[in-house]
Amino acid sequence: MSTDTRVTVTSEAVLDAALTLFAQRGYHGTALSQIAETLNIRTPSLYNHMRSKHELLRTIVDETTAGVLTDFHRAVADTSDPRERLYRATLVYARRHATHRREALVVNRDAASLDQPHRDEMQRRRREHGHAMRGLIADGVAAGVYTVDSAALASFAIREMCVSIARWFRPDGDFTAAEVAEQYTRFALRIVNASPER
Amino acid sequence: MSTDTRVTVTSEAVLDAALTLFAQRGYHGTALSQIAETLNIRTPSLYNHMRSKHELLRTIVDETTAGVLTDFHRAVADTSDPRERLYRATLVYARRHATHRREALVVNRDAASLDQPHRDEMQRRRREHGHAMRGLIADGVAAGVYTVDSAALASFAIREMCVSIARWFRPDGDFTAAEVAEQYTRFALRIVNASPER
DNA sequence: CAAGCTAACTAACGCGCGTTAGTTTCGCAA
DNA sequence: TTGCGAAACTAACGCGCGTTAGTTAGCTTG
Repeated sequence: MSTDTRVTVTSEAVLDAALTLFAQRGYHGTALSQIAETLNIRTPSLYNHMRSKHELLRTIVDETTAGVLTDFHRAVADTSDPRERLYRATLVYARRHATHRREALVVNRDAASLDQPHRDEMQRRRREHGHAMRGLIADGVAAGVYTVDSAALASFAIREMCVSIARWFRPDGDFTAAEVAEQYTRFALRIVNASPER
Repeated sequence: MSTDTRVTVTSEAVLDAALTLFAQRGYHGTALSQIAETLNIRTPSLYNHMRSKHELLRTIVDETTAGVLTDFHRAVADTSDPRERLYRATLVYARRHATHRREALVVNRDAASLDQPHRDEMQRRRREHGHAMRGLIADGVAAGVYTVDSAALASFAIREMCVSIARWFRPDGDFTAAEVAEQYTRFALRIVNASPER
C-alpha cells in the first residue's frame, strides 16, 4: 500500500479534468501535462483514455451542442402558446448555462479551434438553435403578444444574456441555478415586451 | 523599386494586427509569426516595435478597460434621473461593444492570461464598472421607477447582453452600431421594468 | 498459479514557439 | 557624398508542447 491512494483513471475522469482546465485557461492555454497532473499520472498515460487533445475538445463541444438542441426541442414540444414556449426555451437554456458552466465556457471560447468538419457541424447546430429562438419571438410578434423592433436583435439579447450566466454564476452564491433561470425567463419576456400573465 | 510596396511598420500597426488575430484565434492561439506575416515582415522584426507578446495583450486590456470606465463616468456625469443614467450607461457600453469588437473579444477571452499585477488591476476596473451599474439599478429601485427582484441579477443580464454584441455584430449587417445600441437601451430598461417615458 | 489484458511507466521524437544576438539595408540629414 | 540611426534581416537558442514507441507493473480470470 503506497502513500497515495491507487486510483483508476477512466476516460470520463480525463474528460472532466480537461473540462475544468479548458474552462479555466482555454484550450490552447492548457497543456496535456496539466491534465495529467490533476489526475496524478504521467502525460503519455492519458493516451490510454483518449485519442488526442483535439478529441477532448471535440467531445465536449459535440455533447454540449447536441444537449442544447435536445433541451430546446423537449422544452417547446407540447405547447403552442408563444409565451409559454419562450418561457420554457429560456428556462432550459439559462439553467443549462448555470449547471454546465465549464462546458458553456469551453464551447463559447474554443469551438472555433475545432477542425473541420466538426466546426461546421457545431455552427450548424448553433444556427439551428438561434433560428428556432428567433422563430419563437417572431411567432409571438405575429400573434400580437410581443412587441419588438427586431426579432433577431431580441433573440441575440436573450440568448447571449443566458450564455453569459456561465461567466458569473457560482453554485455557492446567493442564487440557485433554478432561481437564476426563473429570473432570466422574466428578463426574456420583458425584453420582448410580452403581454402579462403567461 | 521592388514588387511589394515598401511599408513602414509602426507600433500601432503591430498592435492592430495583434488585435485582429487575438480576437480571431485567441492570445494563446496566435503566434508572433502570424502577426509578422500579416505585416509582411519577419518575426524578430516585431521586437523593434514591442517589448514582448505579453505586452501586446497588456496594452489592449489596459486601454480597453480604462476606456470603459471613462465612457461610463462621462455618460452618467450630468444627470441624476435613474432612467436617463441607465439609458446613457447602457448606450455607451453597448455601442463600445459594437464599435470595438476585437478589443472586447480579447478582453473577455484572454484577460485571465495577464500576469500580475495587471490582472488584478483589470479585475478591479471590471468590478468598479459592475458595481456602478448595479448601483444605477438599485437607485432606480429605491426611487420606485424600477422593479426587479435582484439588482445584481439585472445588472449581470444587462451588462453581459451588451458585452455579447461583440460576438455577433457585423458592421456591414442590417443594423448600425448606433441602432443596435439604441435598441439595447430599450431592452435594458425593459429588464428593470422601468416606468414609461424616460 | 500461470496467462493475459489493461494501464501505468520511461525515453525520446520532431516541431514550433518566444526571444536574443549579430548583421545588413536604406532613407535622411549634415 | 558621407555618416548615422532606424528598422529590417538571418541564424540560432532553449524550452515546452503533443505524440509515439517500447517496457513494466498489477489486477482479473481460467
